[in-house]
Amino acid sequence: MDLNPTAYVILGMVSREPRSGYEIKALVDDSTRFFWAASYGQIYPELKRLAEAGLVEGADAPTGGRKRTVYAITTAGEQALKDWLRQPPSTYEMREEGLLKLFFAGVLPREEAAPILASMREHRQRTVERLRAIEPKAVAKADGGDPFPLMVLRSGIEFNEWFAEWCERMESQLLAQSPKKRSS
Amino acid sequence: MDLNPTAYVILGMVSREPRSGYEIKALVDDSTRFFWAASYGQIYPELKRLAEAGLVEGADAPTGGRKRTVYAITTAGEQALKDWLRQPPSTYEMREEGLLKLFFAGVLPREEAAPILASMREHRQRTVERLRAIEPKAVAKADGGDPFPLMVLRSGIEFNEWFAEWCERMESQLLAQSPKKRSS
DNA sequence: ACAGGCATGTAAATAGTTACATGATTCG
DNA sequence: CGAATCATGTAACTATTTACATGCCTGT
Repeated sequence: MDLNPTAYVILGMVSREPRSGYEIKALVDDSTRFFWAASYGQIYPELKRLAEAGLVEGADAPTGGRKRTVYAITTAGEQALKDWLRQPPSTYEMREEGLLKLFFAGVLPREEAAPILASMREHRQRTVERLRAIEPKAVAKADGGDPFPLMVLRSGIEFNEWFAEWCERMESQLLAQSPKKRSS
Repeated sequence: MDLNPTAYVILGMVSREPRSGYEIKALVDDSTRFFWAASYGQIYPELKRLAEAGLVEGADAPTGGRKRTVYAITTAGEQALKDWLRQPPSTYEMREEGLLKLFFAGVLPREEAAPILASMREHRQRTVERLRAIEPKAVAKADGGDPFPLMVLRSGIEFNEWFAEWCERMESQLLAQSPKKRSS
């Protein structure tokens, strides 16, 4: 029973209470998205596979007259989720186009390197703001007993703050070395 | 002319001097790998496509009797690389299985959450060591004129140090809340 | 002679995104 | 009534990894 990592996101998301594919997507989008995304194209087929494997169970749960299926985790599913949680994590990936551009910035004239860092910094600052906007909801949920989503959210905030600060530091370093306009 | 991001890694890697696919892979593996990886399965086909598009040019450069093709960037390729460097970066991805596990750690008994953080911390500490081992080479190259690869390498070191420290902090926080063994 | 590194490539599988199609319901 | 949101799904595409195949060269 080899599950892909996205399957575990789904198992985790239905582990507290039954959810529809649509709800799972929405949950992912305002929580794990920052370190583990999932699209409809993955969620719906995966829910079917998990149901076939007996790890989740679907049940009709229409909202008014609107058709809707919610999936609940089964005992086997819970076991699979726990087994996975007990394994040391093995996927650590980062794709940062900004760092890639910075890596090659030597091919540009000197004064064009700082703007790369500026874009990166702005992006990180915007991310911090978005995460902070989510924080109150996470605090409320943490008071309800589960502190981990909030802990993870705060790691995101701290990370993005650290990164923004790093960009700023490198920016000033570059600007100190070569002033905006070299007098000719 | 729409290039995928991996194409730019290749363009960047051949922008200083002509390189073979094998060399590009080796370079990526000890530099950009940490934020932008590439496998042979991408590099060789992509080199062909770039050659067809006129952005690089292949030339036979056997080592002794061993067949070998090195690719040099063309004027058009250099232009494409610079144009790309001038666009604000748009890909920012992270896949951290550890954070995902931590996010769902509430389904485990309390005492099983800290080990997740411990694995994460150890991984980050190992990464710091690997990056530090590369640092002297990068310093030497930076003295040769291009400071950016070193700057990027150091961002990796700092990031991993920050992350390891964060894990440590959260670990003690958890252990303070619930001592290893609750006396019964 | 053999191991390890140099060198090039492909096939198959896996992952993941994007865009599209469809249709109901709710709210202003 | 129209827009937004709820809801489910698929097809096509893009990206990426892994494993395999092949073979030469160098150093021990």
